[in-house]
Amino acid sequence: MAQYIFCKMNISPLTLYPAIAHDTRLRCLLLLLEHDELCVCELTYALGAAQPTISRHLALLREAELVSDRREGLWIHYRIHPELPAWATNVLHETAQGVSGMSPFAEDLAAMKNMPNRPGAPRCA
Amino acid sequence: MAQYIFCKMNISPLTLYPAIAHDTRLRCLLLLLEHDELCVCELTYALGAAQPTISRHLALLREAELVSDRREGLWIHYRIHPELPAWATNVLHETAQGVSGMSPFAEDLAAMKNMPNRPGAPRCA
DNA sequence: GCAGAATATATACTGAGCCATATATTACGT
DNA sequence: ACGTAATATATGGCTCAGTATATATTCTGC
Repeated sequence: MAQYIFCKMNISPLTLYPAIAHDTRLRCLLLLLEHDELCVCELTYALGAAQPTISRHLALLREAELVSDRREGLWIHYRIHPELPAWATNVLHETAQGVSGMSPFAEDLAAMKNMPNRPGAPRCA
Repeated sequence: MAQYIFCKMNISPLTLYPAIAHDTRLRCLLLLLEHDELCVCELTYALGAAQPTISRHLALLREAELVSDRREGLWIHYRIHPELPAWATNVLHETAQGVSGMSPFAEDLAAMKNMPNRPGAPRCA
């Protein structure tokens, strides 16, 4: 029979909210909302955190299925999980709007734009 | 001069999300979204938790300014804070929609409707 | 109208478990 | 070998539930 190709996953708020209750993880997700794909070193640069710290938090987000990853040579690119249900992505967009211009989220976006030697393709100039 | 009477407060996602990252607190808030005012004993009944537990979580929500309280005799009625910014209430509504019919949230709503001897006025029959 | 009981809610204290950070090390890909 | 990323380990801090207790308001009998 007909299948739902784009079947959404079923995520609980008690998966989503503990994940985005942490500074580092929320900042990563909000960056991923703007630049649809980012690698670990870009997130490390933008947030000014240690690489193992970012890596560990990304692992948590991956286990919660909030992000998906894709390896390309040395780099591992993360993105918001494409099958995240609508209510969850709406929550993220509401959040992005709620914090627009606020610290440290605005600075993160600026830092990402100003990053020298962005790896991979020049996705966003 | 003209004043903004309904000036919204300025809440950070790092206040909101840790607060709703806990089962008990999220369940309380989602109940408050449906019944705009509830007292401690009603929430205690609906969630089937111990009274000090509910009270302590409500205190956290109050300190985070996610709820406001109003005393009426013996009862203290809680409601979603009326000045919560739009993005935050939108997040709550998105969540309510995302979990509609799911456990334990659906059961909480049912339990509240079936509670015998609801205190205060018969607000919702 | 006051003393004491009853009810509704809040707080203090404890111990257990979980989570974050830092550091060091390992694995993977060129 | 070098750059990128993940994992291992140890330590410190935070959060939670449970218990006991405190406070506030109302009710009752006198």
